[in-house]
Amino acid sequence: MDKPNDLMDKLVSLCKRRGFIFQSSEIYGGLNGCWDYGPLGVELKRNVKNLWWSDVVTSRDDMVGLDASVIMNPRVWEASGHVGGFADPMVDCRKCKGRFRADQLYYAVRQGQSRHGGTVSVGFSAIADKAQDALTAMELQLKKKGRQIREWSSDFEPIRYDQQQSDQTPCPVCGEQECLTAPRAFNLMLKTYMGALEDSSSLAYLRPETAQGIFCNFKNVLDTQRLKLPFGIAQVGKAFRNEINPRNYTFRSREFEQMEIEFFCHPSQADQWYKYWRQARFDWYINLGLGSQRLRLRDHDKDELAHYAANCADVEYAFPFGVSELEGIANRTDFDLKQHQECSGKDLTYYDDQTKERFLPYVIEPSAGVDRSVLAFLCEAYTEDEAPDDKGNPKKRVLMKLHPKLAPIKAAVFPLVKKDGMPEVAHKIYDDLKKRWNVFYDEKGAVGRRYRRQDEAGTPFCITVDGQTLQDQTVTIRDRDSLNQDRIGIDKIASYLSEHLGN
RNA sequence: GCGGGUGUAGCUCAGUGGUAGAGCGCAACGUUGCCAACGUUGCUGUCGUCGGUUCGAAUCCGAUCACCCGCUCCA
Repeated sequence: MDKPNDLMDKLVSLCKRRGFIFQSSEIYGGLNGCWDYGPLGVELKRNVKNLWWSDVVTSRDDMVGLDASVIMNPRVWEASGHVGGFADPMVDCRKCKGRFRADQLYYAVRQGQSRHGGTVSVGFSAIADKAQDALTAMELQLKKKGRQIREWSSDFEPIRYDQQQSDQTPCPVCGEQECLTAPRAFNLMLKTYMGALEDSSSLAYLRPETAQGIFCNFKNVLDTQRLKLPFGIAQVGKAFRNEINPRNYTFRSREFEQMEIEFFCHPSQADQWYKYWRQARFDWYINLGLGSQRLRLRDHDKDELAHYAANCADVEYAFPFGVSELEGIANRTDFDLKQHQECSGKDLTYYDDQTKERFLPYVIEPSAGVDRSVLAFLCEAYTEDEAPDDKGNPKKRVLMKLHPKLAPIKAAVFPLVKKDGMPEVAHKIYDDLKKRWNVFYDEKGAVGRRYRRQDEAGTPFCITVDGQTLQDQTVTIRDRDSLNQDRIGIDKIASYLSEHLGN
């Protein structure tokens, strides 16, 4: 069994070697948190996005698509809460290197008479969600320090560190005085400037999520598409976040791609639709080959829920580096539409002609990370097994067991040898298949080597033209995973692939 | 952001101050003819980057960038 990191190292190496994923701007030393998809990677990623689109948009009659701009009016991000809420000011301890959210760090200073008669002031600190919890924690501390204090002279009121700092605030972990930094904002939105002048009036943001483009177009879609509730709007697109610490290959990138659905429904139906999407999205990954042992659906605890969510579940995958989120499905209630209605001053309510009811729809949001899905599919696909070499001795083989629907190359066509008219026949087959699928032609070197190369690319089928082909117009089709070969007529190749690829 | 590690060919890595290497891969030709075959030939490098020490730096020092691990963080 590989150590977790071994598997990631091998996968990273294979992805580079075969052209799935490269580091961004590699010749300049790379760029933290940014990655490029190579010729095979872009096919895989497009397959993921196209399958998602056809499964949640074009094959349904209650879904439509959208492609909103990356840069939106900055007021959008005030309404969504990203300008204020996306930035959590952090406080660092210079001594013990601890880091705390400033809004969770409370402090209090209290005067007291010491046993020797002098007046002392003692600082307290605690990490807590509420001032009351901080007070409780500080009173415990007070009892310990109280031994040297004869009498406390003032009241005790915890103050949030981000509202008023004090040098007397000790570090809540190591207790050291005068070691905390001022709260520093980590704004997770990338800024840019629209127009030639770089001043505050031209400040704009690269969207941190695609969702707001959907909410802002809710009324447009409703007014133009003759839709009735419940219905959803789907969007695939790039989003940007200043992640404090990009890590784990493409998993936490600063530029990434999302696949998001906002499904609008009557508030009374929200829970039912939440449960529907929660299951539907989980099943989607399983059907594309993510093993159910490594995939899990985790419901958030009530105290874990964001302020806007009534319910939330994460689709999580057990990556080699840990269990991490691929997609979150949330019941966002009417929070977003309400915010935009207030901030824009535009009516975003829905009127139901039959019930004569006017209301703000509730929203179920299945929000998935494209790059995270791709990485999970790659991790799941990486396989080492043994296959016999030309002398029948078992040899290590590396293959990517990608689901055929995801495989960048659907089939490779080879002449067994580069002579006797085999290349011509093989190339004709290749030309025909290319009209319908992404297929690959290779006539160089030993056929075994060509098979193995396709194994690493995740190509599910290899079609080989041999001496017998020239006699009876049949070819062999080799299965990537089992190594089994079927012999079929050239005229049956397309239907064979169609059946086994599922399209 | 903190601490530790790593950075040399497409990949994996050797190379502790004196002419940049190996295996695999890749390309060409020939042989072979169904699973990384054999032979011959060939290609591949700002030794991550910048600066310093030195007669001389892949090697020593400093800075910086990137990746990995552990903390931290992840509306």
